[in-house]
Parts: sequence; C-alpha cells; structure tokens
Amino acid sequence: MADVVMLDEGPRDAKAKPVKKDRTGQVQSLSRALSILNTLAESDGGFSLSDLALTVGLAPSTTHRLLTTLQNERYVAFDAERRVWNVGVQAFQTGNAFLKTRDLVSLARPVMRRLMETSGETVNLGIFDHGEVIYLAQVECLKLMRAITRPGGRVPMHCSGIGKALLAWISDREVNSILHARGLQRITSTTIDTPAKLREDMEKIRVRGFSFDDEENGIGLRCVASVVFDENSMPLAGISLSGPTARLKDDSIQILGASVVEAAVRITQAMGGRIPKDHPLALN
Amino acid sequence: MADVVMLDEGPRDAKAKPVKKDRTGQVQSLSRALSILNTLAESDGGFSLSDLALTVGLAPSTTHRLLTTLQNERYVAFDAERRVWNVGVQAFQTGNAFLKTRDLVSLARPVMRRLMETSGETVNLGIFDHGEVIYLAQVECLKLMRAITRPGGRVPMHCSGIGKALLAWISDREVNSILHARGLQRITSTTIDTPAKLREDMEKIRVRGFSFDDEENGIGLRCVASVVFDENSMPLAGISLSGPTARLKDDSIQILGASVVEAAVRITQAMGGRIPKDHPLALN
DNA sequence: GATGAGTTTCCGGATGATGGAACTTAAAAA
DNA sequence: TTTTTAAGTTCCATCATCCGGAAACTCATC
Repeated sequence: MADVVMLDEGPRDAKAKPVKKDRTGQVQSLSRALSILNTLAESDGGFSLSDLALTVGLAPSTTHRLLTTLQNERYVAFDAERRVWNVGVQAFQTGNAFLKTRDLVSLARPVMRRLMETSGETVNLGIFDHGEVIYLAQVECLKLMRAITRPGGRVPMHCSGIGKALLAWISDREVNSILHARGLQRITSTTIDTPAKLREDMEKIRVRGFSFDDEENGIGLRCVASVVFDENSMPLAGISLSGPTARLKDDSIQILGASVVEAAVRITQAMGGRIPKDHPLALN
Repeated sequence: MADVVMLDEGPRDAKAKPVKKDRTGQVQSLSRALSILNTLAESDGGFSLSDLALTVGLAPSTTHRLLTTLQNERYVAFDAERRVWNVGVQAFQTGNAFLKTRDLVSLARPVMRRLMETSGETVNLGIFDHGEVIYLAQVECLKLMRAITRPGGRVPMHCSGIGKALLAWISDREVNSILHARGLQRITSTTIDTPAKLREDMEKIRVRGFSFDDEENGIGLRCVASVVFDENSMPLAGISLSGPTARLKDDSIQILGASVVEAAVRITQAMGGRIPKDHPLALN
C-alpha cells in the first residue's frame, strides 16, 4: 500500500457535505469527529459551534455532542472568552508522539526510490550539520556511470546541490556565519567563489524551488536539489538527483528539477512539515 | 511490552472494562477512539492490534474498525514492517494547531533562539497543565551533549525548572491541591521530597526571579527557569535553560539565571503581560 | 424587561455500531 | 515440505447507540 500519490491530500468538499466515506467498515461518528478536528486545526482563531456545524455539514446538536466528547479527553477546548472552539492540549500531546515514530530516512526512502525510478538517476538525502552537508541516504541508479557518495560523507555547502538548496532557506545571519567559518573553497572552474555570486544563485533557487549544481563540485557532474521542511517551515534536509552532464542535459533540468521539488514536498508532508510561504509550491 | 504499570494513567479498570464515561451526551465510539489514540501516544514503539484491543478493553473487531477509520484520516498509521500501529501524521498536524491558539510560541521563539545563542544551551518553553508541566517548544543547542525533551512531553512540577518557577507564583491553595493530587515523587537524591523543602525553595525563587533545578530530575542535568506572566500578572508559561552539570557550573548559575529572567520578561512584554509586584524585576 | 442569536438538553426513532463467529493470512512447529 | 497455531480481517444479525428536530436555556443587546 501507500503506493498511490496523495498529491492533493485533502479533497474536502467545499460545499459542506457530510463526510461520507465510501469504504466499508468505517465508523461514521468518528469520521465526523476527525473532520471536526481537521477543520479546527485549519482554522485561524477557532470556530463557534454554529459556524463549525455549518462548515462540516452536521446538525448543531450532533456537532455539540461530538465536541463535548472531544472536550472530555481535551482534544478540543472551548475558549469561554471568545466563545469559540479550538484544538486542545491533548491533541498536541498525542500528535507529538508522532515524533517518536518518524524517522526522516525511512520516510524518505520510498519517495527517493520512486524518484530514482522515474528519473533514472542517483538520489541523495542530506542534512545540514556544522556548516557542511552530511549525506544520510542514497538510492543508486542502475547505470554504470554514476556519482559515488557514501552515507556519512561530507561536502561543503556552496558547491553541492543539497547545500545550496539548504542555504537558500537559511537566515542571512546564519549564511554569513557559515561563509565566515568555511569560506568558499574553489573546486572546479564553475564553483561559486564569491558571496555575491552565491547570493544571486540563492535568489534563483528560492524562485525556482530547486538548486542547480552545474559541475561545481566535480567535472562532468550535475545535480538538482530541493529542500524538505520541518513543522516550523525550517529547512530540515535536502534531496538531490545527480548524474553526468551527458545525461542531465540543459533542456531536461527543468523537468528533473520539478520532480525533485515534488519529491521534497512529498517527504515534507510525510514528516508533518510545512512548506514556507515564499516557496513556489506554497499552497496560499 | 506494555506490561509495566502505567502510574497515573487514570482510573483504568484493572479488568479491562470498556471505557465507559459517566457523563451524559457522550459518543461512545469517539471516546473509544480517543482512548486508542491516547494509548498509542503513550506507547513506546506502537501496539499490535490484539495488544491494543486488550489494553483498551475492546473487541479486536471493534478496535480494528476504529483503527481503519482513524487510518483513513491518517490519525494513525500502520507500520507494515513491524506490524504495529502508531500515531499518524495528521495527528501531528492537528496537534500543532494547538500552538496557533497561543501565539505565545511564535512570540517566544525568537527570544528563545537568542537565549540559546548567547548561552549555548538548550532552551525550553512549557506551560502548566493539569498539575504538570507540558513542553510547548524547544530550541536545541548545537552541542552533542544535550537534554532530550520533546514538545508535548510532560514532567512533574516539583522536579523541573519550569515547574518550580511556575509553582512559586501560583496561589498556595493551588500548590496544595497539586501536591495532594500528584505528591512529590522522588527521582534523584536531590529531588525535593517534602512540602517544607518545596516551600523553602519557592521562597528563594521568588526572591531571585528564577528557579534552579540541580539534578533534581536527572543525574548530571541542571536547569534554570523563569516565568512568563499574563496581563493579570498570573503565571502563563515558563522558559528554561538546561544543560549538563559540567557546563552549568556553580559560578555561572547567577549569570545564566539572569539571562533566563531577562528572556522571560521580554516574552512577557511581547505578550502584553505584566510582571507582578513581588517579582525582583518589577518596575514599581 | 423584551428580543434574538447562539448554545445546550431532551427524546423517540432508525441507523449504524457492536462483537461473536467465520474466514484469511502469516508465522511457528513438526 | 505439511501441520499447527496465532494473529488479523471480514461478515452479519441484533439492538444499543447515535442522530437531529425541537424545546429549553443563556447571555448579550436594545
């Protein structure tokens, strides 16, 4: 299972129809309660009973009964002052138990494998650590000619696809302190070697949603990469797709880039992360 | 697993009776589902269907039906590899919406980050809830050796920096009722274990403006904490700074304490709160 | 004190949840 | 391999439980 895309994720009907799932063996009242929870979670400042009832498409009395049951276990709370219902402490506590389970690498791996299959190129996952990128996992392509990066290996930020993608969503102050500590070591003739060029490239990355490393870390090696975000919209990890210049041609960069972004978004969702507002794929 | 007694956990009947709430107008199936969620959240590594059914006292078929309904909305997830059920992404998403309710967290975060940078230690934010401290947010330091607390996690009041700081500005009556309900469980040799000692410590906290937890919750772990106040000068949250005894040395406690107090005051101001008159930093 | 919007409780009816049993699948033992 | 055992999943008749209309209530506002 878990094979099919869940791109849209929430085909909640706008027309406030009761949430009737077609699948068998479902508990209606529970589905409804979860729909209430989802609605409250998406809300901004809570819902009054009647508004909520209208939104989820239930009778006020039914809504109220479900709410009080949820309130008993403190999954929702009533703000007596503003007279609105909100998500409660226990939902927070239970929800955060998800963190015990979630593991970036194991959540990312199926997405990485899929990306490798569709693109035919090697896929890497890396995180920011002490001013460098450290690789966590890799799904190798089947081609003979392929990039060799080993989990645990490190590369500088400024000359790797993952590093540049991460830099683009890190605060200026932090970028400066990394620059100061690590400098911009030149590796090939195209390696970014001045702060100005780096800043220029980062601007492009933010607009596109992915970074493009054009033989900046090794002759003949190209790479596109995008960022996975955590629940505070902070960069958490980067995912890249790399291969020889001969296969990653100019006119396929856009398409490959888009698929890396899609993979990154998918991992972000699986991790319960949030895409930042200035990201090209932000929902609003 | 799951054989160990759950200390507090509530008045779960030993004979695995269905979770029957006494209050009127409650939705049984929903109560049961929430009880499943709570159980999974408290679990360590998930539950198999039958274990779960046994624990919550429901028929396997019923449990299964509730689980699949929860799974539909991704409030739980089935780990096919380990064949266990766990809390799902959506629960995490919904739970985090709780934080939106209190803009406390978003106001506090920059101050917390700053405090982490200047002190080099992990900073936590927590509120009082049902006689315990529940952590809302954390800014981790970059050191390898650091305290591990997870948002949503709970600790007793009497043996945590945040808890003790909050207690110091709570009414005597409330303190007594917490003591009565929760007792003073001893965790390390320095844990405060008598009401007299607690009262003595609270007096010191009020004078200093911050609490000092000296390995009272874990060997080798020290912590200083201070309180954020609301507009009525009532304690709203606590902010703490914690690290290993090796780094939080005796002669730096005063300085670290002062910086925690400063951070707490800053958050208080950002929230539009008022420092109480008996606080050392009160303006008048 | 009257009005009305919004919330809470009540109650009879039928829908939908329940759990035992049957069935399927997976793991362990022979 | 086959047999045994256990765990997970589906089915279905029964009736407990949930549903929603309507009535009672609360609390602002006029």
